[in-house]
Amino acid sequence: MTTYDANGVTLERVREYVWEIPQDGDMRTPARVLASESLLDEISEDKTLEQLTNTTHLPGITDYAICMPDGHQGYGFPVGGVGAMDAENGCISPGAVGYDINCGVRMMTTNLTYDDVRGRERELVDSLFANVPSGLGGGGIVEAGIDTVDEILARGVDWALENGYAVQDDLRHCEDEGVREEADPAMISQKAKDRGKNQIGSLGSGNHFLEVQRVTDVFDDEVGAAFGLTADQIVVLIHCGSRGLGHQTCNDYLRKIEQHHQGLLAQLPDKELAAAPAGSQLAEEYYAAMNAAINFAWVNRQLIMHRTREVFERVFDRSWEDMEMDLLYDVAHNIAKRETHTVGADETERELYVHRKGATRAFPAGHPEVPAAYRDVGQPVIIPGSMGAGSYVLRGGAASMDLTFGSTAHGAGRLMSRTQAKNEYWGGDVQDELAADHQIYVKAQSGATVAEEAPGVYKDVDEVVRVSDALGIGDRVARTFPVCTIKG
DNA sequence: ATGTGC
Repeated sequence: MTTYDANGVTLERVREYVWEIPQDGDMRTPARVLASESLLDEISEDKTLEQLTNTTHLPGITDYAICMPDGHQGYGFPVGGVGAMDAENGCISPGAVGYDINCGVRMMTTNLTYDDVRGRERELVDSLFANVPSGLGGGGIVEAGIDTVDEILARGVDWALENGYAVQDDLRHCEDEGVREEADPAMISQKAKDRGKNQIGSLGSGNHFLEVQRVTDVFDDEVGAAFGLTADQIVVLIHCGSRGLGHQTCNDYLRKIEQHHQGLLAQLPDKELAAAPAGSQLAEEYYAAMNAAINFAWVNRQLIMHRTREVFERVFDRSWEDMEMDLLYDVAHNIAKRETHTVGADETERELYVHRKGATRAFPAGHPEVPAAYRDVGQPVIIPGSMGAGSYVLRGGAASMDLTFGSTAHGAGRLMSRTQAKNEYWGGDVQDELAADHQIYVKAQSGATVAEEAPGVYKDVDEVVRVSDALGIGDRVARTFPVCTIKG
């Protein structure tokens, strides 16, 4: 048997790109890493594998804990991790969702081509930067009171539709149609709402961005056509989450769960994995709060897209409908959801809390939750790369339900810490280099953020996507390359 | 990720 030794953790090769950490000691299941050897070399360098093994101690974890090819160390649970816990006898864990609840990406297509934008990148990037709030502070697109926040938390993109910030197709082309019905705004603290009320429609900081891109490759013509993607086309990618509201919510429930479920916590190898037993009051409350924060993040991305349409209207002097600025799809990559999956050798149906932290839902063709427009080809999956590397559109692959609870990777995945990145790079140099070498125009609130997000601090997104495609969990459809970017 | 810290 082929094995891989990563500082004391031995992985057994199940087959190409599938590695297993066998069940041992108090582990409830084995763990699996989906990666090529070169990605495994990178994944082995931080605490990812130790954290992944720790997650198999969580009650009700089913089949195995999974690390995606872009996995790296996170708070308790690896980023790029998938854990499916039994919804009756298992648990739900805020650390397995992530601090930025419903961090995610949406891609908007257009009928513009690269030639339409060439030479006007500066004008476009300046106008986007001036009109889309970014960075820490700076307010949001909608300044609202707590009543409005409550409505957004309860209704998601449906609120945006009613208030003129969305059209019906925007909802159809969003995971869960832009609303989690099980949301309860009463489960979100006043403090979280206060933090959120001035951030409705804002990018935030860190790896969040808005990028105008051009399609460089369409690998699958049939699926590309179904998604409305053609070579040289201009598209817009928006990557952000639930801002301070989601962060505060994660923090609030971590503290509550640590206090109320100390017995369970004592059984876990890492305090950061604090979990509420399925069926407990806190499990229900966290789930209702998380769903509300998910709705908030969807409205956030919707408002940014709405504002982007307005900016394009001014810059190109045409209506957004005329430029066919339609939402291709919006996918979350930091969520948990109650889903029914067929598990085990006896193929029983089980209700599970599927935690996807830095992992994207990737449902295959025919799945009832794939929007009608894409049902014959599979759910669109959007994988943002780093600033200099472009991004990918995939479609949910035929093997995803068997291998990964219907999931794939979410991005390139960090290679080094933010602090390390700031020692290696200087923001201004990174911007100059991107402009000189690739005609990519980056405008950011903070030079430090640019340094933290320099292309060199990320893994190779091509390799991440190659593994996803080879495993059949998310198949390559198209690749894009940046034209101009705004950041926090 | 984050008014970047019990």
